[in-house]
Amino acid sequence: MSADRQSWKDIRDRIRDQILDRTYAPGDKLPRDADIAEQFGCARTTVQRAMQDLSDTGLIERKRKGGTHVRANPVTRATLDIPITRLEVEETGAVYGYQLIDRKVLPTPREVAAKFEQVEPNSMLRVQALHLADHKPHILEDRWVSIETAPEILDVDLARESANEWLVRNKPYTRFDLRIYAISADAETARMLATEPGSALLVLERTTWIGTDPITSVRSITIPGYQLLTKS
Amino acid sequence: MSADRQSWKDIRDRIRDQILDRTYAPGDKLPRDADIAEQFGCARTTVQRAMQDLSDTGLIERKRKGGTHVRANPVTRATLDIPITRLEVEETGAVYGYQLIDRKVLPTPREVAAKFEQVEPNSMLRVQALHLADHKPHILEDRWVSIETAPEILDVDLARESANEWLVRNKPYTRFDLRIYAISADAETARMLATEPGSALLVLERTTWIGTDPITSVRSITIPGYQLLTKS
DNA sequence: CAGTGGTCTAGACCACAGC
DNA sequence: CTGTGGTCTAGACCACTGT
Repeated sequence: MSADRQSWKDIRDRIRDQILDRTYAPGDKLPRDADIAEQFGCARTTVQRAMQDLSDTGLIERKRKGGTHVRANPVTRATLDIPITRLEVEETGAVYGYQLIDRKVLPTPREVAAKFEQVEPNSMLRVQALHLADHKPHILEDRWVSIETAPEILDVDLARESANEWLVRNKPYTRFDLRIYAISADAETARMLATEPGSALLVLERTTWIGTDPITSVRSITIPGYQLLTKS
Repeated sequence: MSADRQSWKDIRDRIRDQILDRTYAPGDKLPRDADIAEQFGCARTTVQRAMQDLSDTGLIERKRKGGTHVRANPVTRATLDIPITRLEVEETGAVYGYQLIDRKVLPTPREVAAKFEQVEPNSMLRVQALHLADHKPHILEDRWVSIETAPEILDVDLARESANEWLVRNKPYTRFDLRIYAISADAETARMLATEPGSALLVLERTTWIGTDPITSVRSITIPGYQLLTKS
């Protein structure tokens, strides 16, 4: 009956098993952490750690005073890693390439300003660029950068270094927003991505802030067949 | 000099600030947890908790013996919540509806078997269904369920309860795989989603296992304009 | 082999939310 | 007001991995 040293993952798995085998069914209340700790012969901190993990992955819900419940309507919670485009390309073994298409300071269009809630930058730098994999188009990037938050961007030679890389290394964000959808390629987009007009393309739209200051909003249009995968 | 009680979030923010202001630049090594704890006048456990969070969000990288480094190439790490389709629809205030299109036991096609690595089910239940929002098509679901892992599915009245809901409540998974991409609607798909052939559609493909046993693989085709958003 | 992050324990106090 | 989860502390040991 001597309790071996148990890791929080052991505890987590044992609790999860009890949920899977319906010892605790969806909607049921689980015992207090303290009682579970006693039952398993470990410290309450260890149970807390296990519960935190189950809560993070969406299997249970915890409330102070309310206790811990098995979620009645579990969600699928997935983590997406979006690397710098260059690294994403290089990881597949392909040769990365980059072309600046256009670079212009412009007044902020309304639809771009709208993405930055609250603070709306007056004029921004618009950068259009193409990322290549093995000399073929890979991602078409349409980016707006706040000149007020990142004035240094004006001095960067964007023909050599992509705004993507410069920003990620020099303007870390504290908050971001990601939106994923599909579009049908128009003639211009199709031409730049070397594909057919009407092709279905996956689009990633990201907006980033540092504190409440807007940094950048970018629309990345991928080539046909592009897939996003969840990490492990 | 009396150090006030500090929460791990305070510590996390202070460390993050030091990274943002370049006290520690990308690639730099941070001091050992113990030293940071001393510097901030808190327990090492608290620093550990703060570091764990920064590591989770992709800002730093930690290695035993190797120490803690600011990531040279930060990734954007986003969390996606994918709820049960009915709840997703109801949350927008729309009326949820559901139609079973077809239900058939079939030998597992090769492309479906391939999604379940290792264990490949022999015959599966194929369920095609349509989820409606305000009586209009919303998501078209093409699902394969393992009869070996979830034989009870054969007795479920799938005309009344969607396989989506039944599975989520009765066959929780321990592992899953998610893939997101865009397709162009073919004639049949367009007809069922009441849209034009050639429309760009976002597709979510999910495969789930319980342990190493395959449960289901589903392809959810969304209507034009559908968007995935990151949580908070 | 030794340094650094990862985890466990026991006990205490805090903070939020139901009662 | 009181119960329950959330966190902090101090100290100890473990486990991975670079040297």
